Amino acid sequence: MSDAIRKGKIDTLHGDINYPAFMPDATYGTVKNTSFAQLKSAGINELVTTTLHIEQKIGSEYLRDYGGIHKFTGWDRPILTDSGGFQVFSLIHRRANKQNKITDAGCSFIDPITGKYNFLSPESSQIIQHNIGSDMRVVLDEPLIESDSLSSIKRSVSRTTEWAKRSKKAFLNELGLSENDFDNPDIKRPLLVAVIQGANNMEYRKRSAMELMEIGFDIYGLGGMPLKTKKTWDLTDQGGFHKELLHFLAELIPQDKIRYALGVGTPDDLNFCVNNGWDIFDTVLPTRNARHGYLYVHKGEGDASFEHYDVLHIKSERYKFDDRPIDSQITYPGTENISRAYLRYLIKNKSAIGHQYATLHNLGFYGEIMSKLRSA
RNA sequence: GCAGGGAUGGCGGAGCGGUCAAACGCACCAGACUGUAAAUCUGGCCACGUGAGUGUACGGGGGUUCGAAUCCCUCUCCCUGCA
Repeated sequence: MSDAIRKGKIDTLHGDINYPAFMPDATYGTVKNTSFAQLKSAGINELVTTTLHIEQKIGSEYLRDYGGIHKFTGWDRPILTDSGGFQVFSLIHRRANKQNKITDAGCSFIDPITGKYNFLSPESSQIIQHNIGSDMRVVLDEPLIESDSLSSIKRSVSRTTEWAKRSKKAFLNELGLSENDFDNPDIKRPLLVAVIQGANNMEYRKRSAMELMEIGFDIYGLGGMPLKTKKTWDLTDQGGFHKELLHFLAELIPQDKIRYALGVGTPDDLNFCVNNGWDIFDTVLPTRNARHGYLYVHKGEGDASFEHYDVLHIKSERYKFDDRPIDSQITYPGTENISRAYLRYLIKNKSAIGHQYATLHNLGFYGEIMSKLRSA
């Protein structure tokens, strides 16, 4: 049992990450509606961005020629790039299109905006991430949904392992390094993340983890995310399987390796995961939900209650005449003197500044959670 | 004054004899969202009822018809041509 919260530093090319840490998703190279200065004020020190979105909107070769994403954006702290695997997966499950498919070679898909055919392989994903110039890079993997069959799980796990091998090779190749260089602590390089698959199947999760550890990576991620189910990570009311799985997997990963729960999670999820040995996280919840008027507040402050927090549906009529601050127990930087009634009006009218206040609030809340966990 | 056109639910706007409590938008109400292709999506939105359903409704009044928001007459108001 590893009940103690793990704490430490991840040494990256752009400074340390003090974990446990939450990294917001800056999908298009920006955390929507916020400035970097505001992010830092909210206690955010590292970002996640995605290869496919960056490739489409900015262009990885352009970024390479420009001097990398840090120079381009001015963000001088750690950046993690996701492989694009989840985006393709999401695209395939959300938008039926005969040309959207995954084979051993890689992922084929139609860009929903340009309508153009695209192909993403483990190698091309690494090349794009290298051109972007990120500090942490993720191998291309094949996520599944909860309802996928055992044969799909088998295929996903073996394909993810094969792709991880190819990814590592491409990763080293781009850096001009050899296999042996990977484990040489004197060589400073970006960190490489492998993603464990296996859906809800313990046996295959373990197999996936073991196969990936055999190859050797810096960070091991929890992948998969059953998209189609509710309350995904806390399934105590449906058998309690995921908590068990998260605990089980954290135990499997070596102590000196970083554990990254991709796409996790709610404040309760973060508390649970950190207390069970997971180190770093990213999710769109605080930013997307902010735009939708779903605010995270301290217990007793909202209209819906969860284990460690409340939720305040700011668009609700119940806040029309509420002149109190968003959360009476704390005000996060950038949201001073904003009443619930005013924020309600702003969000209902899709105001950009309203989105900003709400985003700063939610990120402040997430920042506070992680800060407390780090000092617990 | 003459000749046309029009008045539909909070607003805009379909419908032009039955399948209309009335398309679609907006506004409004509620909810969802977990490696963001989501500033999105889902449901509700005349009244009463949990519900099946019942009752009122398409400017006012009166007709025709088994049956009208839809056809006819008339009144009120609005817009467009001509004087």
